Amino acid sequence: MPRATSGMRANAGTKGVPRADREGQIVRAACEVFGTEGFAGTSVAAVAARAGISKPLVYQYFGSKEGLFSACLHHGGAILAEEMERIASGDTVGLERGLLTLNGIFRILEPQPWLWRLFFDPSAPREGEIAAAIKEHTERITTLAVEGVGELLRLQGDDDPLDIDAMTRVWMSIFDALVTWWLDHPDESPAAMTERCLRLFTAVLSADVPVLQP
Amino acid sequence: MPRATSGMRANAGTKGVPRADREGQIVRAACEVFGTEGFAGTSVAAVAARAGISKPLVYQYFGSKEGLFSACLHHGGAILAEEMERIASGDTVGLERGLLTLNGIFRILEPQPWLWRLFFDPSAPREGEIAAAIKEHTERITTLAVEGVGELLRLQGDDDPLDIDAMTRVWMSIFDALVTWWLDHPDESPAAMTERCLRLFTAVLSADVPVLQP
DNA sequence: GCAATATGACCTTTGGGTAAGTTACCTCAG
DNA sequence: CTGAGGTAACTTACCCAAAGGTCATATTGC
Repeated sequence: MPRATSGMRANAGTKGVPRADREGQIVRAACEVFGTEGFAGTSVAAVAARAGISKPLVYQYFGSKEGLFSACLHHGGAILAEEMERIASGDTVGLERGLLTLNGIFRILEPQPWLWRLFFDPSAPREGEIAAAIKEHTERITTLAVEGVGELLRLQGDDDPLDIDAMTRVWMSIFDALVTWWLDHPDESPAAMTERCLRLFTAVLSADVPVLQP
Repeated sequence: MPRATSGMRANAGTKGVPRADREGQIVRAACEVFGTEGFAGTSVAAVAARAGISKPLVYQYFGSKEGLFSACLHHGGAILAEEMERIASGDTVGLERGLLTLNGIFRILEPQPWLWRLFFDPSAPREGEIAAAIKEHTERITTLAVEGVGELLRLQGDDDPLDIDAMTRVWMSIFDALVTWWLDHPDESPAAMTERCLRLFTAVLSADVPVLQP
């Protein structure tokens, strides 16, 4: 349902903000509220208030709460995927590529950290349009991460697809943890943050491999 | 508010299930629903149905939806913290202790994986009794994690408190990712899960340390 | 006049919470 | 032993505020 200005002369006969612009405002506001309060915890009225407009306009443009959430998923998913694809198109590999991606995602997520949470919301509907959108975008993002992580694991002689899948999830959640930590320590400069990450990586990497005996 | 049978002769004059037992049943059902649907996504009626009783009984025993959720947090928090403390009291250190902890938690979580999610619910109230309960139990767990992580980093010659703090967050988030992944792959046994983790740790640890040049 | 933007007022459902009553078992006076 | 009264366990039926969703209407540029 959510459509940008289409067929006709763009922006013909209008009093207020053109639909495409307004849709953008609403979606950005909605991403913030959905991402911080969760799908079930968010009311459409709250989103409207946040966007500075009235509830019916949201329904006029997005049809339903689910339609609005779906638009948010497409908005956030595109932003994240494009950045990751940009970095993936470079020629770095292994953990170095990991650090580069981390850096890029940091920059993208810094002003809007809640985007990430849209895709991991337990209170989101698990069937229908929303489930499909979540699946579509997590798969798109995950595909890129899987590519990098798979490369790394294969380099170490592990090519179990489930291992790669799990490791990808771990890798992605590390992003979340580091960004969240950063937001809680705003006096930290990006450079210092990157250094810190490298230090932590180094420390963990130089630890001894444990032996198993449960 | 939730109290076991107290003062009087235990279980005097009763028709149905004794209160303490019933409370246990309700809390277990509630943990499952809250943990899978999120706080905002859960209705008390749904919990009552799951527990096989009526809604007012829930209110009679727990006072409110928040009271019920709070009881769940204490129930789950105690279970998790006790297991982690048990392992912390052993004498393993570094990554080995990390793996042991993972193994223990996986075993605990196998029949009730949703317990973990209670403490990372974005739709849960962020003030009042619930916020306090979440804080109390996550801090109890975090303290243990900080202990283990700090030990690991100091072994590698890093004793920056901020590094330890950040690394703890990363570690717990790794933990979270692995548990979440597991929730999506329920046919995996705890033992298999632990093996997988060991395999992943090993692979990553034997990778080369990256060089910085952004 | 027509089309696009925008809203106040309204309808309907959901869900947290409650009032009041019912059932079964216990105790104890007669 | 028995039945009246007490109490814990439990439910049906309800209230009401909040939230999803809709409608009629206002405003303005072409």
